Amino acid sequence: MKIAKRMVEGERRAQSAAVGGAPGPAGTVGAVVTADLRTATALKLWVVLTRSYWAIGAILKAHVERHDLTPAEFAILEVLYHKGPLLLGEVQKKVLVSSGGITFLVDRLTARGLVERQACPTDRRARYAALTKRGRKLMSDIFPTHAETVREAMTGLGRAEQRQLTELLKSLGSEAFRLAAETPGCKAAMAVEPR
Amino acid sequence: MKIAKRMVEGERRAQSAAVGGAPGPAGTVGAVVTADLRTATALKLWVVLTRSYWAIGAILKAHVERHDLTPAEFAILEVLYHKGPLLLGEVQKKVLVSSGGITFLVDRLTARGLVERQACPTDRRARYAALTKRGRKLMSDIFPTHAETVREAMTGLGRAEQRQLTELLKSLGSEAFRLAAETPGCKAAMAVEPR
DNA sequence: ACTTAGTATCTCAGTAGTAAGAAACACATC
DNA sequence: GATGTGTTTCTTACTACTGAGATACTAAGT
Repeated sequence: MKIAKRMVEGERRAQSAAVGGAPGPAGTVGAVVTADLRTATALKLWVVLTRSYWAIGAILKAHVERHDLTPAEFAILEVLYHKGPLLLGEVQKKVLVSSGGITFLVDRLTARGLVERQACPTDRRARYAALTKRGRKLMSDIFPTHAETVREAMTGLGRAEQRQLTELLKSLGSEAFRLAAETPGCKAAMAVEPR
Repeated sequence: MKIAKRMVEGERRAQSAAVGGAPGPAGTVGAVVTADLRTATALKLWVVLTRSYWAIGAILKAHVERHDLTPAEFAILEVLYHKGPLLLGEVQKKVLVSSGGITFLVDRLTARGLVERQACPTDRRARYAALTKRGRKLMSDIFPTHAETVREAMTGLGRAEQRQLTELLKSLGSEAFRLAAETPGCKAAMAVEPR
């Protein structure tokens, strides 16, 4: 997955995981091995998590692309829209792309007149990224329908169930973040905003 | 801008979406607009879903890369390992990459001697992808520790909670898949294995 | 002041993956 | 058999993004 691709970030990417599976023609397969129940449960969870994420992501991607934005570009605009000007490094952590990535993405958004860089008064290395007037206008045009799209994409569950799901994912995620942080080769630098 | 009673009872802060957000320099931000509660709930869910997926994906990515595989390559090996030889098109749907993608990935795996193509006896256009002996060996070496890694990545929740989460995600995902299928510009062709 | 370490952004070569369409073929109908 | 339509794989051109290092700066110790 990727990723995953580019999921793991981009990671992101898919996994079909799963146990079971019919034996192939060549007597192969077998292995399955299958680990204990805990592991089987976790594998299955990973599969449904991946599929849900992918399906919803595909819906949202289609929506932002209708406005000629990649998901990463939209994510940057969104975070700036809601948080106001932010250091590039902060944007990077929120959007989960590489350091070269934000430079590239902000360049492109700047070229389109949606974002601008501002010097940081206290640290001359640092630069802020901020929405331009046009960028703000664009977001106020498209964010509401984006939010609406998210709502629609989630209609598989009622509100109470969604909140329950949110709580479970929060537990799952915060522990996973801890583990990721101490996993070698896992790009650290992921500012989970606490809490 | 009726954030008036923002955050009503349960709805706590967090998250980039919706609520809150310090006002930017130019009286900006504001917009917020904020949609109704349902939308706020859905947005929040999307954020935690994304973060969990990303964190777990990052852990697994680090693991497969230790064996010089990209997540997509691993996903292909995995599906072949568990299902036996499969048509390229079937692999494509399971792994969620583009048609050019499997060709490219299978080529690379073939070059490394892990996978081979086999002719389909009944349809000369179609080709099967199958693990070679080396590929099978590799998977039987690394799959168990991969499964173990998945289990560890999920330790934020107990087994019962994981099953509950799985059920919720299944509902969420299957509806989202339906929606994605009928969303224009959403790459269709996604064989959710039913059930 | 000088050194050393740490941090923030940027550069650039490389790569994984996509998209669109061509080529090869199956199958149904004439 | 010939023809048209749909399916499956492969090719090619391209793009978003990564990763490693370069650059420029701050901060802390000496």
